[in-house]
Amino acid sequence: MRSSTRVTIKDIAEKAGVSKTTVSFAFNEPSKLSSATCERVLAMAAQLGYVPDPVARTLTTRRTGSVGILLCQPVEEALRNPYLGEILQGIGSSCAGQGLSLLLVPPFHGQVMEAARRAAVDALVAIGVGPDHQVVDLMQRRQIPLVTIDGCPGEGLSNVGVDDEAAAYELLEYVLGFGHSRLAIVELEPEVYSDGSGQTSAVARRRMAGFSRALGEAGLAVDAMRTFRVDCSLSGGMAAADKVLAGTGCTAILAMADILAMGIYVRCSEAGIRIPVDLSVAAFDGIQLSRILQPGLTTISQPGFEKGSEAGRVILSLLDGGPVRQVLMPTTLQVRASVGQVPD
Amino acid sequence: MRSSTRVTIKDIAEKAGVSKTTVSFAFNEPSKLSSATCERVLAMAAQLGYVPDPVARTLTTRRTGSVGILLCQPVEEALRNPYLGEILQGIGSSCAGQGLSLLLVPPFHGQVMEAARRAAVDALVAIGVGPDHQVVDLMQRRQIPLVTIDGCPGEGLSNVGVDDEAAAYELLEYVLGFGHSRLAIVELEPEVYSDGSGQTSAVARRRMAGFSRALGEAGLAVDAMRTFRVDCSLSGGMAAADKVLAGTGCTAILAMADILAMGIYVRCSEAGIRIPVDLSVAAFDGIQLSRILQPGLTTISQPGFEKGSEAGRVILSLLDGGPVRQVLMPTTLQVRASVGQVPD
DNA sequence: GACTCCAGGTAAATCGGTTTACTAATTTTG
DNA sequence: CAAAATTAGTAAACCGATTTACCTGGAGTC
Repeated sequence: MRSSTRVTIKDIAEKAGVSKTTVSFAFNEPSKLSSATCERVLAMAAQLGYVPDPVARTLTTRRTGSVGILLCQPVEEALRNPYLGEILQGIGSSCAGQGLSLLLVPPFHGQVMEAARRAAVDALVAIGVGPDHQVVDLMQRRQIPLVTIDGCPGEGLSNVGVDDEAAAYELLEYVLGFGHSRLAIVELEPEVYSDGSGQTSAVARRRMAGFSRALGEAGLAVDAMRTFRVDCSLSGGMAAADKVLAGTGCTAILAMADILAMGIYVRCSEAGIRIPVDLSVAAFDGIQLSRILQPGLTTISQPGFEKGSEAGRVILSLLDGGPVRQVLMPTTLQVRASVGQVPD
Repeated sequence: MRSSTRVTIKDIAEKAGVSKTTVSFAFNEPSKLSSATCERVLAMAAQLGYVPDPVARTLTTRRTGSVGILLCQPVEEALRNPYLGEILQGIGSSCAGQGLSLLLVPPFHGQVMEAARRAAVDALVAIGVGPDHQVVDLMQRRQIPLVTIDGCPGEGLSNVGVDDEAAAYELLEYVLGFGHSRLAIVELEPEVYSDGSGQTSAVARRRMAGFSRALGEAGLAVDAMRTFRVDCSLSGGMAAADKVLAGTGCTAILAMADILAMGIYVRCSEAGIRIPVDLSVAAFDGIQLSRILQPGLTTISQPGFEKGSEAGRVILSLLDGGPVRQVLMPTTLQVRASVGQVPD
């Protein structure tokens, strides 16, 4: 019965005996039409089961109704870190009022830049990219507002971040206060995607700088820290614990993300290692779920949700012609029970 | 220096002294052009900083390069349940190979249907909607493949789900085996969005049916169960615990999601209530993160990731002209330590 | 030398809407 | 009552690509 081909505005116009313009007006500017005509058109549209094509509409209005989140890893890997979830929630909460959807943009066949080129979005949020990243120039050419989260405060680029160096310093200073002198740092595998930016993330570098400063002030050499790289997930944390516990002699672990710490807890529990008696654990993020850990996890609490919602607000402002904005959000050292004295 | 207006294929054609067709060919069908022309065009495009407009391309190719995930709640609320994250990871893992992005589509100003109308996607995944939901008809009209997850196995609609009734029966039967006769069921607040489907979810109804059957076979009346409704999040679980612990006399809690159980654990720990000695807890989902709970959570393990990846595969097949498919995935009762004997 | 092929390229149609500029009929205004 | 303004509607341009159908000149064939 129903035509196998899509119902377009043209079909309605013909069947209702009016022009395409009139049909368009019936939906978008009913005031320009007599109510009789308007109703007739609308009735015909309903009868034919018409649904406006969002893509065609976008072409002229220049609004896709979605905000992109550029990921440097496949969705599968990126979402293993609940911290990303919190950021997404924040972005979503700001964008909801404007009817915007969130487009998760993973690398296109391994290419982050290609993904950024093809993304049909009104604005883009990129996590952890600096002002010299190619995507910055690309989005400028595409004339699409870009906001980075945890990028670098650079020229003419909006960013929402925290003082990573200071936070790392604060955390390590606290840990060193317990007498630890052999530390394990659990870092994230740098996402190596073929866009030339497969370097250690800017965040990690800033944190390492903070660590070094704290070490120096405590009179310790840099080799008091050993670095272990794993992917950012529960099982990554477990793998890290295995490595550290394999006779490294480290008495404290500092993990770059709470989810890693959670993995470490799991392994320690299985191995009968008591936190913080046998091993001290500290981390970064302060995600909601870290509340379920026993003993409580000492962590640098970053406002993930708020970072996201602030980035969302910056985006809305940018879309509205507002100026570039750099936002620095506070972190706090959440002291709980996972860090203790060096075991004998 | 650079023109303030977008660089289009037309600009390149003019500056390179060729037709638009040639420019298009240079990018998409280089074999149809002499290599000299092709290089000249490409060079001009690079010089002008040309980026093809994804929307315009989509209009003719009829491919957006994204798969929609229809949410019945704001992103902020939906992502509070890590189970959704696992499903997304699964969908993402299947779609990654095809270069597809994931569009999270929350209700548009409270309207789920309006959001579904406006979504520019190649295919849609809807979680928890039945074959009679309006979105099914809509997507048919839009000629966009639809797959439901945890919907109902219905006529001509692809679905990936599990046997919720049997799973619920199995779980409650196990719990009743410990002698419990006063049960608290922690349910999800039905998402009331103005599209007429603000009912208790189909999943919840099927599980309740399974519960009733188990109760009946154990010779208990239906009023042995008390139902509490909260939103699906850690704090929702905490709120549920507060309600249940406020003198209801319930000795076991069955939560509709692991994340709720996690909230319950937090509250119990704070209140000094021992699981499973003072209170038994069981749940549904079997998310990765439930591994960190102490004591281990007894739960109906559903393959969240696999559900997602299977849904993704069905979508790819559908996009390829494949047939409607209904997939039933297995669940297993994960017996761990959170359910015990009724306290005296 | 007439005929077919083919490589290389183009003009115009198309995708499905929105928007601009214009017309004709009616109403208001001075 | 003529001029101006408003109402209701339309044709055509436009958004920025892809795609179809066609053209042209030269090589290959018989």
